[in-house]
Order: sequence, then C-alpha cells, then structure tokens
Amino acid sequence: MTKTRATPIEDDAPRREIIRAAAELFMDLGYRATSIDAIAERMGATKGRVYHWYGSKAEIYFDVQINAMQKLIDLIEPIARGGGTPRERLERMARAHVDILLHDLPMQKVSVQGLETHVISSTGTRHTKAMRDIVRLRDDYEQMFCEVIDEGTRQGVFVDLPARMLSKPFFGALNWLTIWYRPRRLQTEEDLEAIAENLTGFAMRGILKEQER
Amino acid sequence: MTKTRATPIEDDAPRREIIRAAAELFMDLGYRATSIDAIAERMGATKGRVYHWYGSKAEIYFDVQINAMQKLIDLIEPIARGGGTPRERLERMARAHVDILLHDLPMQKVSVQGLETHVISSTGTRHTKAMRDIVRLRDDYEQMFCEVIDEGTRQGVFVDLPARMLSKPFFGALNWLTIWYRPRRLQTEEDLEAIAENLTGFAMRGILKEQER
DNA sequence: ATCGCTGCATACTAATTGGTATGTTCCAGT
DNA sequence: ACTGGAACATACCAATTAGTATGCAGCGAT
Repeated sequence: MTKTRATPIEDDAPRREIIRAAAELFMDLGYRATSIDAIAERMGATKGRVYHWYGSKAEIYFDVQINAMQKLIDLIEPIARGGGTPRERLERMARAHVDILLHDLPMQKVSVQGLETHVISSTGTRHTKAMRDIVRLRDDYEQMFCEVIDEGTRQGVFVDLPARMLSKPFFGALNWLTIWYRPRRLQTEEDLEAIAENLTGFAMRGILKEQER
Repeated sequence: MTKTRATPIEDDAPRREIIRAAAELFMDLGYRATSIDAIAERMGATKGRVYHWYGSKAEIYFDVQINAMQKLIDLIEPIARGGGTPRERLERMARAHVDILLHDLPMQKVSVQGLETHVISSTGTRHTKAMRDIVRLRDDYEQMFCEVIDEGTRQGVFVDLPARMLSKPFFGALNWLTIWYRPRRLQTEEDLEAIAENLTGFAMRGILKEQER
C-alpha cells in the first residue's frame, strides 16, 4: 500500500528533488541569476513548495554543496583508507573523483568551483555557520588527498614538494573539466571513461617522480 | 600643456578604468550580482559616467573578456612563434601564462572561467556577435598551445595523445589557480614566482613522455 | 464528523537594479 | 560673448525577484 499520511514525511525525497533542480540551474545560470520561481517551475511546481522545504535560497545552495561533498567523501574515503601503495591509492582516488564529476555534473560543478564567494556577498555576513561547515568538508576532502600524497613523497615516488603545492594543480587538471566539459547525447560511457583515464593519467604524471613510467 | 578639450577623448583611459573596476567586482561577486551602481561607486562616480562610455552591462563584460584575452595573446604569441624546441616553447608559454594570471587576476579570472554562459542566459540570444568573437579568441589562444603540443608529440617528446586531450588538463593545472589563489599582502614577488614555477613544472611533467627529466 | 496538520498553491510586498531621460558644467573654436 | 558638444550627475521608471501571508485540499487520528 502507499503510505501517504498527514504526519511529516521522514524521507528526504522532496528536498533531494529541489536541490537537484536547483543545481542544474545554478550550473547554467549561476547562483544569483537562478530564481526560486525557476527552480519551482523546473519541478512543475510553484514557489510555495520550495519554501515549504527550505527557508531561503542560500539554504538550498548550502544543501547542494553539502550533498555534493558528502557524495565525494563517501566514495573516496574508503579508497584513501584502503590498501595499496600511495601511488595506487592516489590513482584510484583521482579516477573515482573524475567519475563522480562526470556522472553528477550539476551538483559537482557547483561544489567544485568557487561559487560560494558570490553567496557570501549576497547574504551579508550571515550564514557563516553553514559556510564554515562546507569549507571544512572541502578542506577535509583535500586533506585526504594530501595525506596520500605526503606518504608517497616520503617514499620517494612523488615529486619532493609540500603536498599542498601538488594538490592544487592535481585537482586543477581534474576539476577543470567542470569548465570545459559539456554533456553530449552522442557520448557513450566509453567516451567518458576515456576522458577520466586521460585526466587521471595527466595528473599522475604531474605528481610522479622521474623513474616512474 | 594638458590637452583637455571638448572634442571626444581619443584615448581609452576612461574605458580602461571602468573595465578594471568592473573586473574586480565580477571576480568577487559574479556578473549578475555586480550592479552598475557598484561599478560606478568603486570609481567614485555615478551611473551616468559608466553609461556614457558603455551601452550596457553586457558590453562592459565583453570588453573585460576582450582585453584579458588580447593581453594573453600579445604576450604568448611571440613565444609560440619564436625559437626553441617545442618543450622549451611550451614551458615558456605556460610560465608566461601563469605570470599574467597572477599579476592581472581580476580580469583574467573573469576571462579564464566559463562565466560567459551566465551572461548568455541573462541577455537572451542577443550579443551573440560579441560572444562569438570572444569564443573565437579563446579558441585561437588554445590552438596556439595545441600546435606546439602537436609538434612535440610528433617529435616523440610529449605523450602520444591528441593535443586537445592534453591541453585541457594542461590548462586546468594552470588556470585552477584562479579558483584557489587569493592575493595576500605578505606575499612577495618570490612567492608568486614559486607558485608559477610549481604549476608550470606540474603541467610539463603531465605532458612529457617518460624519458624526460 | 471533524479536527488538526502536512504539503502545497496563490497573492502580495518591498527591495534591488538595468536602463533612460534630463539636467548641468566646462571647454574649444569662432 | 556665444555656441555646441563632451563628460558627466541626478532623477526616474519598469521589470525582476526573495521572501511572506494566506488559502486550501486531503489524510489520519479521535
């Protein structure tokens, strides 16, 4: 039987639908240019539905960020903490990272680029709590990569530079796809895998010392 | 003597001042959140001055793009067409590219990231002419890198992949600094050079075949 | 049967803002 | 002296839009 009821819905499907629609619009139009009405319209609803589940536009944005980061962390953390050499783990992490970007582009694009500064300015100095949580998640995420990099550097397989100096261009080579990549209907799953493979290969060569491959 | 006059000023100083102020605000707030009033206020002027020199907000934005791209092209083209091996030229191009990003951050950040999509949506389908000019400039600029890469690949010093597959992560490693980098007053010129050196080194390792360095 | 609460839709307000229309000052050439 | 135009400032308008207030249908518990 359907379990419709007047008591509060405990699952988060309505909120997920909203942040999904919002992320697509944020990606295409940016935060400021995305209106609540447009988000509602994309869902075949009106503003009332959106404001029933979220208190403000900024809150929607923050929830997009949180969900995107959480998805990354949930999938990459096991790899980072798993077995294998630093090189093997880093490569698997990079590959998984790109796969997520490609298959969850709207939310990840919003998350990965520095759009939060736009929100700060438009909401004044409020929302700093949620903002800090997001920055914290991102820092933790980057830190996971930095630790693996650091381990590899100490073993002499990665270039001898501070991990933070390597993680920036490393992420750059991968994350830049959120700038240039546009989904095409003709693109097959193999095409996506080829992109992921190329980007991962480039990033690994950038970080490996000379005596590798 | 000063050559003040009632006849039209032929130099472009007023327009340069406007796009400079606008670029700083675009960088911090995004296109949509930047108001003409804010641009004027940053110059200690009012809206009248801005609209005297530009017909619309989009026109200001396009001029920022054009100027940023032209600066890149003017400085990198001589290197691309100059002497040296593909590897030497590409490294000099990358280094000069990062130097420009670091020293002209506001305009370059606006130029380098994909913000033009936001403008498209807000201006409808007009402005497609100026838009195409900018996309053309960007394509030409990337093409200069691709030709050097292709030359190096044919000589066997670069990874054997299509130049377009290599240029994306190559630019990514460099351009990503427009996302993470924040100017600090404590930062010296040497710090900037260290950043440029690291990013360039990473990008070159990503593109070079095994038998190099 | 009805009462209350959830899950919305509808109607409205107030603030922002791109763009325009209209002054106003000041200089150059005559 | 006078005039025309350049380089602005000021005042204003119309459209957009975040957020609120209110209405209302439908279900579940009593």
